[in-house]
Amino acid sequence: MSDETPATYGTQRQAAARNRVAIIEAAHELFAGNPLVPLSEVAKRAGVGAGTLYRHFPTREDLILAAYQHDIDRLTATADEVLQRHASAKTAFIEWFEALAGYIRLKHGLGDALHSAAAQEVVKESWGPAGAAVGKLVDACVAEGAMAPGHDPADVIMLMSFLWRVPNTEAGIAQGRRLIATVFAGLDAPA
Amino acid sequence: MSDETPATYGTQRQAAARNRVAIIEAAHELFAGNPLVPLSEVAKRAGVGAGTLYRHFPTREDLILAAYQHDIDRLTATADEVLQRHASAKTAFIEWFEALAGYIRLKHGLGDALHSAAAQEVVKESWGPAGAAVGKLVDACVAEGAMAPGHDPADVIMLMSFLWRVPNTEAGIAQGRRLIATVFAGLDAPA
DNA sequence: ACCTGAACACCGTTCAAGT
DNA sequence: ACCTGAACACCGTTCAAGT
Repeated sequence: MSDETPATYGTQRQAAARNRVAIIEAAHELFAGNPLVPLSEVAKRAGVGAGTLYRHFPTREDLILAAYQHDIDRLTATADEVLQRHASAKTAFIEWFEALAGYIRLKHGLGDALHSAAAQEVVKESWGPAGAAVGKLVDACVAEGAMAPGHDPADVIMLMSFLWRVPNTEAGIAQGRRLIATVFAGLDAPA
Repeated sequence: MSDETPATYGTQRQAAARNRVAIIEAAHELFAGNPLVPLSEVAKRAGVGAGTLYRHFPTREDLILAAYQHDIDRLTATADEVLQRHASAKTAFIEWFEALAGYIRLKHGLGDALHSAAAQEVVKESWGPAGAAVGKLVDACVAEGAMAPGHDPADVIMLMSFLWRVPNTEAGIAQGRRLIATVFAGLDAPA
């Protein structure tokens, strides 16, 4: 194998990194308007060729997850803030998950991408920090006595995921509230 | 408007009905093998033109729901049988939902179609009988004292829907069992 | 009225040529 | 090595012509 690296490789790598960022930003803008936007349009907006987009993100799901990574991270970081703002950990827990649900509902395609088997690995990476944030909320609820100890944060996310699957109508919101109460009763019961 | 109906219309309607059935049967066979099978192939297998398929089923989801309608109905009808076979209503409940989950997992695309906003109306029609079946299981659990009264069957379906979203692996199955226990604890708690 | 199937539009994906 | 973008393959959708 060649151990010689041309000086241009450094700048090429930088260009590649810039392209990657440009693609992610273009996707972030365009997905918000139309979840089914052609990837060719994303490439055009990013100012790159179709092949470049395809090499960076082999599937549409890869691109969706990458495009929303920053937002997920931001929401994840708010867990502490929400806990501090509320006297009740349970109230904080609910508020945070409702924010998460509203967010996932807004980011078209994200919900499906998260549950897709193909992107299982990427999802695990994307949701690692989210799992930690949920862990904090869970711990606070346990400390407060509102939740039984021992629940896996991943289990809690799965249990609460109905929140972004109920229809975004008045009836759906009411159903969401009922289901939150039921799930919490289950989480509060001794293991 | 014309109040005259040519004699041929009757046979044309019959032909249209036959086409519809042929399309549904072709879709049922082909979806099982490949959920992304081109609709043109379904049309070919059914022996109809592309336009005919398109007129009967404007969207792919319409076709998916129609193709699996019979299976859903059949599974729905087994609720009574499952209840009679088990001494415990709760055990029957769990078995029936696990069968439902296995079935939905097998019928590629059905899970997504069920939660799609576009097909909301069709879903309501498709799941009417299923709601009744779940109602029976719920009532039996309530009578047995394993579940608090007053839960809406639609809520119960939504709560249990994690079953067909957990990965079909050993870890996923284990997670499913944990979540069943948690959800049941929640359903058992007083409203 | 319903049907066929060729024609069209569109988009994902590849790959030869360029830097 | 990375990139461009034309070319290709494929599939959903339409619609003129047929019965």
